[in-house]
Amino acid sequence: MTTRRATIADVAREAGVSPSTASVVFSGKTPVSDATRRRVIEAATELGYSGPDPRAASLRLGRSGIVGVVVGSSLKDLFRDPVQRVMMDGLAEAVAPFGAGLLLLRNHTDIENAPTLTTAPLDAVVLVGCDGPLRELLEAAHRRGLPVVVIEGDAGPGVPRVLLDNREAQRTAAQHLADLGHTDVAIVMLSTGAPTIGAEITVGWIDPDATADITIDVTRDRLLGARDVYPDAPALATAGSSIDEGWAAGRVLFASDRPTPTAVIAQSDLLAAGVIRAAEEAGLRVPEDVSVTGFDGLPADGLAPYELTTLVQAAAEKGRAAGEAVAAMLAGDEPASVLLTCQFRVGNTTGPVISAR
Amino acid sequence: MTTRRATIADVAREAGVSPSTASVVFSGKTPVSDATRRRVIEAATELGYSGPDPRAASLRLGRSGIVGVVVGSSLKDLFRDPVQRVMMDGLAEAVAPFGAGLLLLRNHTDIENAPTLTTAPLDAVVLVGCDGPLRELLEAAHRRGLPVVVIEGDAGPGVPRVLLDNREAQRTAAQHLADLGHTDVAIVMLSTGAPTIGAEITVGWIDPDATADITIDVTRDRLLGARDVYPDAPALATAGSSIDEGWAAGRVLFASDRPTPTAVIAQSDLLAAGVIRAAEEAGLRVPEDVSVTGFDGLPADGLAPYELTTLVQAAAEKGRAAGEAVAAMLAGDEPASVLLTCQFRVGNTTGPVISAR
DNA sequence: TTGTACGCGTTATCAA
DNA sequence: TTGATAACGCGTACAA
Repeated sequence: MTTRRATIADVAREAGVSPSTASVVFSGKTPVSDATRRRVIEAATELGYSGPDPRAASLRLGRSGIVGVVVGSSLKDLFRDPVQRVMMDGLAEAVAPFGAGLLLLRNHTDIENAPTLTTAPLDAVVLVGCDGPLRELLEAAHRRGLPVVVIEGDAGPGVPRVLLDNREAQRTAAQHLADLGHTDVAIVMLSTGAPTIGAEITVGWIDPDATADITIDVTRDRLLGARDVYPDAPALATAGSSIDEGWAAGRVLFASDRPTPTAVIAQSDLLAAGVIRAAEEAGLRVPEDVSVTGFDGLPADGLAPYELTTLVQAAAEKGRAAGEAVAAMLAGDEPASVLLTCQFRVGNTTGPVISAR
Repeated sequence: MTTRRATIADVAREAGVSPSTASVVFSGKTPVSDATRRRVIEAATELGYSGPDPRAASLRLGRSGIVGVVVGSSLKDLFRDPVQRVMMDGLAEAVAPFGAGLLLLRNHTDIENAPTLTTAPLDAVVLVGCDGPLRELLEAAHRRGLPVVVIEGDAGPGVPRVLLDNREAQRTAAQHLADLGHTDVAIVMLSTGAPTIGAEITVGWIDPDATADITIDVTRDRLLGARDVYPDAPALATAGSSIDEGWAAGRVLFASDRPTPTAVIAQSDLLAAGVIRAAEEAGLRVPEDVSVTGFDGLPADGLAPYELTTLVQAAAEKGRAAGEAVAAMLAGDEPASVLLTCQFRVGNTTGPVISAR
């Protein structure tokens, strides 16, 4: 026999009070006499009642304490990026104070029955790293009346965004290189969003005029920033932010059959780390022979001896801003978009051009 | 004026059918005539109704489609480890088919009001990487009547676990080194769970007799496996699985003031990668001068030129097994613990001892 | 195939 | 400070 789980009504009866009084004891929203409270608590322990059923409470209250995080890629891909990790941490931290947690939802999934925006009991939605069909997601959320916040992506008017000054920041780094005298500069880019034909070919030159075709804002904006200073710099696209991708790009850049650039602008610290390794392997010293700049400014694992010249972005703040936007919307306020700015940090991976080569 | 959101009753009225019929149209649990279905769907679109409210449904059905994942550390720490990333992917994939998603919950948090096992509308709980006060968590879950699964940790009898043959696997790798003739072997360990005094001191020698004090099963079991072959091998503890920690350990191992080991058993691939980098820096070639073994067997970023000799664990399978255990418990079945086994893979980071040194 | 009636467990409101 | 009442929105026996 499966004895029915005790409800607040059972507790109230056992304690000799009304259900509403028992409820109040648990929520604390109304003063209750000590004696009553004690009786209720006692009855609860007696019956093994461990507080209001969240499901019933969420129906009654109209909020579940759950914020859906729609991730564009698989979990393992998303969290491979330190920026995303820290960002998620900030997001979790920002929604926790109002009792909310993060429910991971994937955008595309071929799994039948998988939970979605429309089937999960959500209070709000945060879109992170979603490049493709934002429209559908937004529509689904809107029909549900769910507040939506987008992190680094465009969701159209009315949807608050958390943005970074990617272009300006990247321009700063490029200018730094220009000031050091570099003229022969290459760019190593994040994913362009172009479908990868065959998983093997991950690195490829970008047509100088194809800038507008890049659908991923981050990639495009950082490219534009670099091009603001070096309009003709060749750019190499990768499959994403990783040391290995940077390494692969570096091998192309430092191949003996072409002139070696004196500086490389990498669009992430991980890419920069890979480029540096490739340089080392090619017998080039950093920064004496090649200067390298990164982007992100988080402690990157595996970069140990170097301290990157990079743009420090407030990754945790990015998540926190999104969380606060969510909180504002749930409170009925009109949330504003947030533009966060990066800080340029000079490390030991950039130096002046040494003319005698 | 905030127009009330349409409910299934509104839709039914609009369509001229009963609420139950409308409900059935959406759940599909009972055949409905095409004409009726069409009318209902039409009414729904008309009213902007986008399916049953998940909150109400979850109260009614007694299940929310949410599996709580209690993580011991912060999100960014947890997901730094590729094994955890892949494991979470497997878990998400395994619970998706029955409409469930993962809600991230932190064990310790100083944030007031943060969601917990008792306040979140969960169907089940998975504990991952929780070392400390499991008892409290288990009790909370038990009082709620929530099924619990523990991944690599001991939750006492009755709680299904997903385990790895850490000791046996590590022994295999050690034996491989022994077969190659290595006698001077050092071990680089994962975190021992000992409180780090001052965040700076991350690497330290482990008292050979202190094995039993290691509270983290993974670390202890892999150590035991290595000691099965090399009972006296010196062991260096780190703060966790990362290239940087391995690098720091490697610097200690290859310091000029002590005899250099001919082989290093690292308890993770990331640690191994760091050890290799330290070896390179010390002017040692791998595997000619030093052999290095890892553990995990996932593609590790930043290891590019090498292919580790390592133990391949089915990380995704680990998550999937946990998800299936959850599914079984929700279905009322008695789920069994699962023991997964690693597969030894020989790469190019181990070789025979070269006597002429 | 459709409709009626009821309860899932809670909490806000208001009156006492 | 406490209690009665009425939703919250839905799913499902059961009867028709």
